[in-house]
Amino acid sequence: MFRISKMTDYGTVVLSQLGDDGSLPTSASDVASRTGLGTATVSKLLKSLGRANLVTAQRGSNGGYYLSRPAESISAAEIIDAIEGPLAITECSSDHQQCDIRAVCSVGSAWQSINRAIRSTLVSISLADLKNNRAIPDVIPLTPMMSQANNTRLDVRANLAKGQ
Amino acid sequence: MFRISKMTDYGTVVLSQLGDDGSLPTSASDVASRTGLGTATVSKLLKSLGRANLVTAQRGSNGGYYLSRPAESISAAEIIDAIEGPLAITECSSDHQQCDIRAVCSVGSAWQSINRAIRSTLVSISLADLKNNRAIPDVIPLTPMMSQANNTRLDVRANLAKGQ
DNA sequence: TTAAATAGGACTAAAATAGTACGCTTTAAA
DNA sequence: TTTAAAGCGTACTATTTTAGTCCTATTTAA
Repeated sequence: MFRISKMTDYGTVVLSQLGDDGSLPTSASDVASRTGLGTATVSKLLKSLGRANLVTAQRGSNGGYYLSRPAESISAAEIIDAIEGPLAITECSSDHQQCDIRAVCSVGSAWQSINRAIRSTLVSISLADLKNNRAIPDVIPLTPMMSQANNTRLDVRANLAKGQ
Repeated sequence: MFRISKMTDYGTVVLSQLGDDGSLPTSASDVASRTGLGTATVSKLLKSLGRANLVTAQRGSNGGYYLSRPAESISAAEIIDAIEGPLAITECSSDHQQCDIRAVCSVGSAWQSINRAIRSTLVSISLADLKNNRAIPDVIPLTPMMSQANNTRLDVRANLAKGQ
């Protein structure tokens, strides 16, 4: 019903690997090897996150990425927007006639208020919250790297739990 | 980000066409002609809604469907579950090891609490709320039936607004 | 007995998502 | 000043999900 995409989930994992402004930048391939995600995929995610200014890139040799802002002030809503795009049914509330997705949208204003409620929930959760979470021994690493039957979301958190 | 599927949106429209228990059943083709949706699509929706016991079918000639319960006591969450299936990331909270989508899921418990918050919002909205909404002149019928460029969500609400 | 319904499933087509590849630019360090 | 390690952008492919259709069987009122 409400499903974050794999990419968004991966995105939070990727973000959790980066340091704050001031720390050494972490390269995409570092993140990839630490998490078990493909480097191309990680790059793609970091590029999206960069366009949304959640991370800052340092180009050139020894370059990489760091968080543009402290994890406490990056919200889940921003992460989702950055990765999935703002293609959500969200904004066409006041001036419905002007809304350029009106034809596609057609959600009545009850759906809109649902959407607003959801959004405010997402705004109130920070990347720091998501990170803390990782500490909870919630996912038992079975045979991590291995057991990734295709069509399966890589259990990247388990990889992290194993330590490197 | 949070997007109800077309089918779910259509589902609420279809539901809004049915009477309560006791009223004459409305056939799928009636609903189809009133809303402008395809009959096959409406049938499919009603079948799903029937399996979830939100509507009751009267088979045979002069048959059709009616709401199993008053619109006030059918929640948006139930409608979504009925149509999109409970394939949501929702339930694997308590006994994460038993959860059969654990490998796919991998959402930390912060995502889980987000999900719970969203779900409770959806539980608190009833079909009656969704229906009332239709009264709000929110969507202006342009050239209804016509303008359905493919890839576009039929503006079924506009059709209804036109009367019949 | 017939025609109007729903039931269920299989199937196709289209769209969204996930993941990869490649050539270009930037930049620290040898 | 050259080189190699980074990011940038874009295009592409494959996979999965969603939307929509069709067909055959069953039910039931007239």
